Amino acid sequence: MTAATPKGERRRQALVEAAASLLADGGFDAIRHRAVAERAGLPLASTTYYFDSLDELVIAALEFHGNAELAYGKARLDELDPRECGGDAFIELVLDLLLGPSGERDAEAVLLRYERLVATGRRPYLRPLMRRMSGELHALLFDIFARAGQPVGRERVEELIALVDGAVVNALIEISPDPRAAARRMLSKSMQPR
Amino acid sequence: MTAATPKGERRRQALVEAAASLLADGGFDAIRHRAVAERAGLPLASTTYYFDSLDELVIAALEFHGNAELAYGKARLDELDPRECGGDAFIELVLDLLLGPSGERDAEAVLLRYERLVATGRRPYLRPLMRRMSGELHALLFDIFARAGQPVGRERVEELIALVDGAVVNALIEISPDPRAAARRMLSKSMQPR
DNA sequence: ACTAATTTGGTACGCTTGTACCAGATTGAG
DNA sequence: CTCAATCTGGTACAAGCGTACCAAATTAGT
Repeated sequence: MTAATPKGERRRQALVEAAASLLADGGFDAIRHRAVAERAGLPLASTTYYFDSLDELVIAALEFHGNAELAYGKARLDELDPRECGGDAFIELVLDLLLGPSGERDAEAVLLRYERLVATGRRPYLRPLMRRMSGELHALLFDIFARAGQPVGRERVEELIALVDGAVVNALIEISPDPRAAARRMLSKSMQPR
Repeated sequence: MTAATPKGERRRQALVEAAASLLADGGFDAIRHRAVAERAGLPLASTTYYFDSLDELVIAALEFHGNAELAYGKARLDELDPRECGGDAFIELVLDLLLGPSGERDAEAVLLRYERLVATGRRPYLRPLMRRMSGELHALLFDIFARAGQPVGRERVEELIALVDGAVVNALIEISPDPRAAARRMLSKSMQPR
């Protein structure tokens, strides 16, 4: 259900943000009515009042999270200076778009990006949303390459994304996973073979 | 706990197989004491008797499933006829090794192979097992390339695997996912670029 | 200000879960 | 055969879950 009053809308939004935060911390299974309500500082019943089912809450959380990522990507595109797109810097930029900005809790943040791809396999209701976000990310990357003076075809974009994604999922099983480093290796090899 | 009597060992094995079958059907979350016991035709308490915790049961199921896959791969390697390794046939062979033999319920079977990679991200206790199985798979693929008269370096094997894996996880969000086709496209392009 | 719509929040229900318990049956060793 | 070790299987429990309910409080429209 959608809120009809401003305060209600704020409350609803608080629930979405709490759910998104739980999603980032513990994955899809961490989004539960009680946990969301507690993190938002609201009573349990507010979650069922504003969302017809838990799935709706999951979708809203995923959308919130994804939109934040896309906004970050667009900001990076806007501030892009074509003169500062040397090989390594550009690779880091691509990694930032695909895996999020580099940080200490790298592996954990990256994990969610792949959990949702795989989770979509068993949750068809996530597909429309995931397709939209995935499409926007591809377009963003396409633009980034063009803006950086290294225009590539859409197929090449897909190939590079697959390369990064494959490197990441295979890196997740290491004792102390460093998916970003694995992706960087693959990207470097594929983008500067000579 | 490990069984001490032959009949006990058979029972334990039946539980492992039941758990593996549930894993294939519904993913990790489908492995639950009651479900495993029911599928094995055994009482609930047998699951806690032979396995100290649910995690142990999950590990055993994953190992059983993975070993079956590796055995299939080794069989394919043994029966490999180097003369029948034309481009397309060879690509299908590689896909069979990485995604399992082609079938109707393709997407579902493939899904599990990637769920476990990602699941390992939040279940560190799966890492040793996953690393061993992943290593064996890489070695298997390395041998396959050599036997087929197309020897490649270990790095190239990793690259091709990443390409396939990335193609698959990105295909999972399609309305009617066909991860094998997506992987095939990527492989074809990368293996016969001219 | 008054009434109807919306929101609130406490509570409860029915279900499933992992795990523990234990009296009795079965098995293997001497 | 005997007896201790192993196994069996029915039952119970506390915790967590999604969801429903509803009287009271708040807000919006007139």
